[in-house]
Amino acid sequence: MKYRISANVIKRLPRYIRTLDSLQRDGTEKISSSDLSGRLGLTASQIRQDFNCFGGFGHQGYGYNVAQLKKGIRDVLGVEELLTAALVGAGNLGRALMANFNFSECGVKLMAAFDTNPEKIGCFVGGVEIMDAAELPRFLKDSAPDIIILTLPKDYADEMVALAEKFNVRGIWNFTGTDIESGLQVVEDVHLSDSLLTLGYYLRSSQNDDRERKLR
Amino acid sequence: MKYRISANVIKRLPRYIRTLDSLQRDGTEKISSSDLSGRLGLTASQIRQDFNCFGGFGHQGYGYNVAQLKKGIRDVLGVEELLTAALVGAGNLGRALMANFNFSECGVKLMAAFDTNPEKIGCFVGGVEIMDAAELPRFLKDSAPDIIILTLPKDYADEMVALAEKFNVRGIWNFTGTDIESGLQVVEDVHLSDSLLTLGYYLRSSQNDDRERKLR
DNA sequence: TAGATTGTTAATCGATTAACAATC
DNA sequence: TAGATTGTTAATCGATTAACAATC
Repeated sequence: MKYRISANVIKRLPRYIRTLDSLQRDGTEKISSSDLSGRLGLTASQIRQDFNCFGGFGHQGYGYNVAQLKKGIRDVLGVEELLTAALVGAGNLGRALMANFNFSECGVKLMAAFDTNPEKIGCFVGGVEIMDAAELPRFLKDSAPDIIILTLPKDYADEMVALAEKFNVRGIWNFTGTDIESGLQVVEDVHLSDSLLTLGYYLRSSQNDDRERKLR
Repeated sequence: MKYRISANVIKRLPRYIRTLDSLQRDGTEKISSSDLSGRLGLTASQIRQDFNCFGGFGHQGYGYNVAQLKKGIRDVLGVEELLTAALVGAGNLGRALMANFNFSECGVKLMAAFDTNPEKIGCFVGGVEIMDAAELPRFLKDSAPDIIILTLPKDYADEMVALAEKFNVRGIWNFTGTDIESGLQVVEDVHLSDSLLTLGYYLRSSQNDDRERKLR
């Protein structure tokens, strides 16, 4: 495996896996970089470069074996090396993740969820128990999850980051909408507003393009 | 305004806005590119380049006026130009958005939600009514929203894209987890699994770094 | 005025694309 | 063998960084 895989490449890997998944479902056994190019809107050259960051999975004159390539990429991401997670905040968003999100597909096991609402405590969603938030510190100490998932209101974000730090939880999947600064931890901020703002930008500018086109 | 603002710059704009928001809350009136640099982990040079893609909001020897800069960036994104949206699928995720997501902050008005579940139809969440999914075509025709938000199971994604196309809905905010291919529409795919996979990658590789460090 | 900080040009760096020899 | 397609090197392109004159 090469020295440092650039962040750009890493971000493309999940998309490759999705495409390979769907090829596999269709029963396709092999695929060439130029076929993939068509499906993904990337150049064949870039795809080959990407795949070559981590060992040659291709066969010259043949292409790539779908199953083998997918396994290779999953290995780079380390999906087989299971990580554990605890979710904090079993509101709509938290329960949406518990009920519908495919954690195991991402190499993560969701062990428990936590909330302060007595009506929720003890309930199971998606096979995962909602426990009393008061139990969270003990849980972090005893079970030492790798990841804490923050699906609670943003006001609690800092407190949770401090707690995670205290119990040496290294990963934070942050849905609170704030940016978490932490040199010690690995943080993924999920900013849904970024996504909608970006959509809005391209939508508005394409509308303007349309208008301009009509004016010509 | 410059000709084409690169996608890289566009993706940084929401983050600038968030930072400026928090500065504003703290009562900070002016900020220099090097101060921002510290907060954002970008170089001052890059920040100045970014801001200069769309007119000079800065004042030499002084810095940037926070309110003015924020307004400038919001204008680039076009947030004041309100877009309308309809949400399809009022499950946990859909309701999470309805109840907690700040649409107006993104320049979007959520007009209605749709679901097939009779128990949900007629309910209001976050001030928005859940209507019968059977009414969706009529709604799209009569109200012509700019955006359709897909928070339903992925099996329905294609159907909804076709419907949107038919009624000329130009924007799709897609939470189904599939990649939507549509030359005609502006699509934002929200792939939560990409985010978790990326987190997992960096977490695993930082753990390996730790191990290596210990071995030395 | 002196100091600060922008706007902008030039230099560097990295990522993408093109080209082609290697080889299945 | 001939055709296809990879792996990889070289060329191009774009984005980031550095530098500094302009100017508040």
